[in-house]
Amino acid sequence: MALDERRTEAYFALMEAGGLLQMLMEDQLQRDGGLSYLQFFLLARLAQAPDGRMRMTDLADTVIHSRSGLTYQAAKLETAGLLRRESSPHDERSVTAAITDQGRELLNQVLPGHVAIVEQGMFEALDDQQTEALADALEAVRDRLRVLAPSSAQRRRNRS
Amino acid sequence: MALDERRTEAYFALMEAGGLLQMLMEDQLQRDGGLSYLQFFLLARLAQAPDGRMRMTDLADTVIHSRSGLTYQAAKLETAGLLRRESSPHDERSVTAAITDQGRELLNQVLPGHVAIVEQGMFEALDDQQTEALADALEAVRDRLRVLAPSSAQRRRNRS
DNA sequence: TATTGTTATACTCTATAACTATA
DNA sequence: TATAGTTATAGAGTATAACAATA
Repeated sequence: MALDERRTEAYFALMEAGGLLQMLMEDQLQRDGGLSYLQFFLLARLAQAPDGRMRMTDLADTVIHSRSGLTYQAAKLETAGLLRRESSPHDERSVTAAITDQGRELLNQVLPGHVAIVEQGMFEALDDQQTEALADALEAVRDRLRVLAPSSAQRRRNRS
Repeated sequence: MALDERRTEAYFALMEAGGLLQMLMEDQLQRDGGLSYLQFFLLARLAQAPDGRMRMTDLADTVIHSRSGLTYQAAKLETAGLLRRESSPHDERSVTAAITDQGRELLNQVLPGHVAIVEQGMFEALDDQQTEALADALEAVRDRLRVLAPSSAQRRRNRS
């Protein structure tokens, strides 16, 4: 088979697998914690950040959303008590989002079901060697895409 | 590193890569043809089906959307002249969606830019061996997920 | 002047349930 | 009774542009 064809297949397999996984997760997260996938991802991203906090703009970049979209979601999560927004001491323009204890609790509550789907859906079909190869390749692709994707600030500038 | 950790990394890399790729594609498709990613995917799926036609329900399953959502998108694509809906001769309940010549034209117009992003974003970072390994693993994962994901008919039944 | 975050607004999309028609 | 597709409706989420405040 031509390599071109193999690449096309890999591309469509990536997109379909990502979409299917997200659909399954959307159900699971709603059931186990009343979260959308985006909200889960935001909390998970904060939880793994140093001290559980990140600047709003940096958070917007990792999630690939407009700033206004992030403001909307952050407001919902703040109302639910899952994160707090604090003004930064160094730069008074910026706002820092911090995950709360309650946010971490909900994350822990939701995580076992999440991991179960990952195990059943992704890795039951792969042996250890394939898992390593998949992880290596996907990380390389992700890193490459991060470079290509414009930041939220760039996207804003491009409009004017 | 523990395998568990490696799996978690692979999972998040998959989701982030898929999201980034979709964002880049959304821009490209809008620019080159005024299509959303979903609309592109629907047309592409039809184009590769035998005779360029599929039953609505089957189409809904491949794109993982509710039937009403597909009706909405199909109506838009039909208005734009990119697909046609015809009643099936065998089963008069079902409707067959068929891509039009104009739809195929638009697909061809949009495809070069699409392929360019796939090449630059995904495969520039991988050698041939990695590409094969990635395709193998992703296809195995996708096939496994297809089994786990409920069909549109199942989802409808689950509600009642 | 540029950047950060918010807000107002308008729009797209999605899902649910109810409905029609056919099997 | 079950399935296929549509429709009405209502809600969630998104992006754009305009805004205020700080750098």
